Amino acid sequence: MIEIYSQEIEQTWFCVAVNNHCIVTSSFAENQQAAIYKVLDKIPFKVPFQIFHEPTIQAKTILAALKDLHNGKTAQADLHLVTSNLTDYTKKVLKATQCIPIGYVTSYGEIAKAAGGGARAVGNIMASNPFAPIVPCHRVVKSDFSLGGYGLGLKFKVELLKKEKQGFSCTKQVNVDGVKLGVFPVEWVLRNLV
DNA sequence: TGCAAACCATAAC
DNA sequence: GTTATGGTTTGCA
Repeated sequence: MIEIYSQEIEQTWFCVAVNNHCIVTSSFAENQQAAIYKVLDKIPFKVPFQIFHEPTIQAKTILAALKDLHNGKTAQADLHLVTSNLTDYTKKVLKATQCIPIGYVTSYGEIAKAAGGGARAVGNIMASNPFAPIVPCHRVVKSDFSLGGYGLGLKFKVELLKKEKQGFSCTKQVNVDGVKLGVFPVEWVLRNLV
């Protein structure tokens, strides 16, 4: 049985679907209905689910963690993600995306180099990212540092990136399964916005 | 700049 | 199987 919880925190609605204490999918939106809808859209077909109006203590912990991530902070709670229904390739791409540090961004092409496949394939996976904002797909932009797209609305993407601004000015490399992933200061993206 | 062609995993037929 | 579809990229005029 999948349990679905939602809660409004600081004018944003967060929603999560959990099964056996593990996160099946998560999302956020401007209102409750939209947030729940996004989650319903991604839970596996044929699995029974129930929507709860009051989050349990455990659910509140997860929802609070989502809010922290949304605010550009590191999540305190341990978040266990259910990835068994995803393809190996999708898992690889999501994992690489999770390696992007706060305050930095990378491009679809860079992820493709680190996880294999091509840039468009990466974009497809971002577009259907089941774990927003746990997997920071908003930190992935086009190679010319323009925004690219965002499933939950470009407005959110910009807001999230602004909150994550750390004042970095140099590129950096992080390790993803032994291969290097180049990342760039989020300022490089914000600078190009009108 | 702007456009066309290559790109590559999924989902939908 | 095969085709259509992107949150892309790159090269060339």
